[in-house]
Amino acid sequence: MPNTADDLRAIALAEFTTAGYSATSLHRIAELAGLSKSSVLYHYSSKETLLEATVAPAIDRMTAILDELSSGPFTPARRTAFLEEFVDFILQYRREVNLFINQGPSLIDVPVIDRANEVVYRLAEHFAATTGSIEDKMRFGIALGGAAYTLCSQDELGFALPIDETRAALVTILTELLAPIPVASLSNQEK
Amino acid sequence: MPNTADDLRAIALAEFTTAGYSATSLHRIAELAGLSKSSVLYHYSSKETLLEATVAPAIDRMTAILDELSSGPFTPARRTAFLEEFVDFILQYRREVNLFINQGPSLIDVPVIDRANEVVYRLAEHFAATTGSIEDKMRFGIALGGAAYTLCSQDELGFALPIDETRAALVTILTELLAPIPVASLSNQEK
DNA sequence: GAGTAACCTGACCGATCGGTCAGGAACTGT
DNA sequence: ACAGTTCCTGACCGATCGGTCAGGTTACTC
Repeated sequence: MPNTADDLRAIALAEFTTAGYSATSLHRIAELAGLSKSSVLYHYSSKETLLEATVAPAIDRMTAILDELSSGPFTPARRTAFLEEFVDFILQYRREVNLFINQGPSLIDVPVIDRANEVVYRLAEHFAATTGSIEDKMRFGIALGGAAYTLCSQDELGFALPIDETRAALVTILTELLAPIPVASLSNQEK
Repeated sequence: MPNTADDLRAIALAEFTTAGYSATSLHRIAELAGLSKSSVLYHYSSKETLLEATVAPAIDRMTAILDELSSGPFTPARRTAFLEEFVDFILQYRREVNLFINQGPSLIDVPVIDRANEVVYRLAEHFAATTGSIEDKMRFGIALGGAAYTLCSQDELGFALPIDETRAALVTILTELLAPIPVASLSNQEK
């Protein structure tokens, strides 16, 4: 039985990702929830507080994954397990990730966005995207931004692909994108 | 000698992509241009008109590329040439593409966005992303959304990677992402 | 000098924004 | 019956939004 505060959080998340944070009014959120604007401000003291509550669960989850990952050696086996964990994470929290990816730069001085930036930095470290070549950095960026975009554009366009197939495809593509490249696929380019 | 109207267009593009369309006020654009808000509305009769002028060049360019491509057979050689053309396009118009990718859903009933959607659909056809498997659709989405995100996050974070290396890396990654994979998933090659 | 077109401006408008506040309604425990 | 807490509301506030309008300034033409 979800309470009103959770309803508002879910509605806000959907509106923030589709219409944009600044384009979403508290009146609009209240309308979708069947409440008045004052009621929204009763549950969340400000629009920014509502934003914080909206993205915080995703950040907490990713932080937990990274913490658990840092507790041991980064073997190839754990790497592939981590990639699947990451896929499941981004499937569950695609809207939150998309919100951060696309609107993060415009939401500076919001504390929760700083936390999100930190998490993304830690995530990038595990894919050598902070120390590696330009191509490695771009592979990480394309995987992160591309996955968030692809998954959310499905929602926005109204249709939904079957989750199990989506998950399998995502694992395949991200593995190909992020795995340490075997010598074979470097063959075609110059230098 | 750049035109005042062109200045405004460039300023608007930068602000629309970083801060978001609805979060960018005409006053802000005027301030950055050293003009008054009334002057902005002299050159562009409305905020929406300014948006149209901002994204139109990118759409025109991509339309031209697609038209020229449709005029002949889609041989493998032309396919790779087209991919490089696409990379050059997205490098030049990364802000416009990012604007459409991220804020397009919130800008419905703006005519220029409809044109952009049409262009993206035509683009998707060339990568079998409208007829292919779920994985093919996702490959296209990840390539498009990921490239736009990665290139624009560079600008937003203030640093700029060397363009020639960026271009080479982008060609490599997108080829790997979008090219029909030899053995693994060649289900949709002929048909 | 008169006319005119391009460019720019401040004052102003109605609408909407996020947020405050006093208080009503319903449910508790006593 | 009483008081307290929770939840919700409309009225209201100052600020800002996109946009209109009348008019000022420059420069070029006749």
